[in-house]
Amino acid sequence: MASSYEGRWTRLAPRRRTKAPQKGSIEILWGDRNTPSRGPRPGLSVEAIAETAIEIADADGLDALSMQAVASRLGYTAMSLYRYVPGKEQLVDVIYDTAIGPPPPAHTPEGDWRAGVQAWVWAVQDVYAQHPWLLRVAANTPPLGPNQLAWFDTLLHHVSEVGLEQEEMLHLVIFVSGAVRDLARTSTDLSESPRRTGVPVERMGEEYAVAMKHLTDEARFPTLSKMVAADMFEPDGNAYNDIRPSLDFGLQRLLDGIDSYVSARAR
Amino acid sequence: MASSYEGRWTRLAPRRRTKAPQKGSIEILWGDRNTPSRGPRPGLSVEAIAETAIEIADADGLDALSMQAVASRLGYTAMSLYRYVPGKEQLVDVIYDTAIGPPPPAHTPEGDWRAGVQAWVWAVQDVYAQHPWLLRVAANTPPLGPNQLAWFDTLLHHVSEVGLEQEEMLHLVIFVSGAVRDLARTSTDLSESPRRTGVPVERMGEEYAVAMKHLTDEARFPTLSKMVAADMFEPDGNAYNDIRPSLDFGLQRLLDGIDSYVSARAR
DNA sequence: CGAAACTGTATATTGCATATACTAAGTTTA
DNA sequence: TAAACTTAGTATATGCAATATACAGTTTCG
Repeated sequence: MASSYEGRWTRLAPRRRTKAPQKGSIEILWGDRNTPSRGPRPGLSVEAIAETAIEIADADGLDALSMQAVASRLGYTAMSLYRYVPGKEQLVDVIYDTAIGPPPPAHTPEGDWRAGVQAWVWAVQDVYAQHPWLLRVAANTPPLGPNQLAWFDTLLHHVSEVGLEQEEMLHLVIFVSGAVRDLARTSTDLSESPRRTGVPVERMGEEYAVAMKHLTDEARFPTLSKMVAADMFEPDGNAYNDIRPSLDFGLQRLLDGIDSYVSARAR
Repeated sequence: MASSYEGRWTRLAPRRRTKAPQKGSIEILWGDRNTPSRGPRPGLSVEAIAETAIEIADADGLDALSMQAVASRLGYTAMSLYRYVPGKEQLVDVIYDTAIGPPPPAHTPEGDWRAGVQAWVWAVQDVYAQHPWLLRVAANTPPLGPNQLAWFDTLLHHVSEVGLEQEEMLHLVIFVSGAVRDLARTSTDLSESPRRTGVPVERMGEEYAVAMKHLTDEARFPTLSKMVAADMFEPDGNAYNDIRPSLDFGLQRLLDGIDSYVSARAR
């Protein structure tokens, strides 16, 4: 994995120089832990730190995750964490892979790749719903963490039954995982917006509907204004309120398309 | 629109209370500007501020965008900006809509919705490539800014020629725009990672390939390890290096699927 | 002219990541 | 067994960020 997170307040202009050649998140995640025998007994561990960090991020978002917060919840000073983790960035990398956890076992009937892909998609969707902050972490590398690789492998497994070239398999995997990810992101962005804007959830839908009615001039936005007129943006039934139907629709069409692509080539 | 940005360093834990009922970004973007006649001539303007902010974000990323940076580049103090914009969050909202600009005119042959959708997709992709920081801004509402609505309307226009129900049109639009967005995000995350990790771009590909070879145990990641063995993650040809082929492949299959969906229903 | 409305500034507060120097607790070895 | 070495955790300080608040100067209206 290796990623860096994003937060509402981008503080800290890249003080970043070239980065010390320290142990990175990958090494930590893959257990390259050198356990020294000398000094005092460690009171903390990467695991404990990561667990606490995840609790904080789950509860209050990535914005609330600070070295301070983690340390004090553990009864230590902020600086003590640096004995276990080179910096906040690497900590976020670590909790990313930790929080996604292992993928669910692929126990769809062998050969039913379609069901497999769908199961995978909804499983990731679930993980994102559980840890919305995952969606704000920026990747520094393609998948590399152990759990990330496991998810990657699982989706590839399903896709490998389709009958695509290897390159096409990768394209499909990248496309599908990107689509879920962004739809989940849209969803959590909106549901977290009250925390940022102060507009209560209950009023958001109504406010959006009203704004759309006001703003969608017929001449300027011809197609959109027709949809507004058809009440497509009313609080109930607004597709943005629940992206799952959109994800389902898009995914079904995509898999249909894959199907016909493969069978067309078979001929 | 109405969004809040995300940055590498999520500083500033939500000091946020319930948020003053101040003029928000929407009002600013739609020109609800009350121009008073009394006091001194304003030396600044939302436009000038936004322009400068975009320059900074384009050049050095969202992390480098601070009220300080914007103000001092304009020759003012940070606090002066607050006469024009209620806060940084709203400023980011404003530059979001400003930077995406208007969509390109939809001059594809009438009836060729497929070409229209594709043109739209590649046009957004271009915008994201020009302003990568757009991808780190979290939406507070579904599209509401003038330019956002224009892009929305344009894609809906193309999609409206397909022959879908209105609800399905929305699903498709949400799915497609999400997919482009995430693929673009993946791409810029990776290309910006040197700034964060210090690993030079030239070495990233090689390092990833090497790490994958080391880590993809055959028993643990059976499918993945086959792809590694087939050199799918070598620096040249790694699908993550250039997501455009993946975007193209996914989009083509999706549109194929839409095609057959519509013609199946026609019968 | 003087009050009101406004622009920009100065200053202070609070939160953050993290560098550096230090204290204390273990381990190894002479 | 004691000195040397390593390590864990702490204290302190730095620098940057957003932004609240009080104020000084500017312009216009009555």
